[in-house]
Amino acid sequence: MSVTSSTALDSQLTTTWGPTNSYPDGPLVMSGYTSRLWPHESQPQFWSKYQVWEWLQQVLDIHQIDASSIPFQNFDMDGHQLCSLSYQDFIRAAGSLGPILFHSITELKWSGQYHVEIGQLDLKPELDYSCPFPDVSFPPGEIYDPSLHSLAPVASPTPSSPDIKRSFSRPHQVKKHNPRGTHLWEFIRDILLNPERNPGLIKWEDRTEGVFRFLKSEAVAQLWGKKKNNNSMTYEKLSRAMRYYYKREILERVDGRRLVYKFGRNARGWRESEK
DNA sequence: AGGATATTTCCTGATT
DNA sequence: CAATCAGGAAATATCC
Repeated sequence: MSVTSSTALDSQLTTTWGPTNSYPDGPLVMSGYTSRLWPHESQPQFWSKYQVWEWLQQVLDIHQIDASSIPFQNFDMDGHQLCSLSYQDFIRAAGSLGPILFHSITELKWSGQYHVEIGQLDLKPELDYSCPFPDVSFPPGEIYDPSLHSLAPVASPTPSSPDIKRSFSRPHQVKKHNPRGTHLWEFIRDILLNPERNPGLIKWEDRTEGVFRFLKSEAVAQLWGKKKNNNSMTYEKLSRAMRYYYKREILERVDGRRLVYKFGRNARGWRESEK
């Protein structure tokens, strides 16, 4: 397990990751975090609420399940609590997705080292979970506080074993046709919903109304591009995609204010209470 | 294989 | 002036 990548952070901090694909394919995957992980961070029972949240995101992502299809508030707990849930608890908390989550956490509980050598579940090697939203556009010098990393290390826990994938009863209706995972609006929403990982990229203007504003438009575009394995993404292009959402009412128009958008009636999972 | 969906890419023109 | 906003058109990438 070439935990190498030591300098992954450095490169991320600088600006790099965008250019050439930092994600060829193959085992590589696990990034620099691995080496920075504290033993606790690799053991679910010691996870913070945030890490639990992150684990959820990863499992959903790997299974290409829409993030809005699970009641996140049911998992507003730390790792200790999470680990004490029974299979039935998972069913109650996540319905048909319960088995998947249960299996994942069970695996993790049994292997505090899951993050090592997992690089090749037959899943795409595209997991960029380990990226704590490096802020690309930052001009050299003003990188985002490295201390943030200590908050979101976990990252690498690529939900363990390959068999997790399909082993359990395949809940039906679990995923639709996504042009490669998450939709743009969901990607944006998730950044918004995860302040710890949002080093000033996007900010809520009006939380209850669903109004938000891009603070670092190009950085967000770079991140989006990274997720789509497209290093030439720009805000110009990303915004075109955003504008298409108006018609579908996933976004509502907010004119006059530059870089400001608002979630529409067809955007789900962004409200504090909802879902 | 082919259509549908969701962007991505490009572009011209208007605003801020 | 540079950055955005607006959309139309056409090209792509995935999905099913």
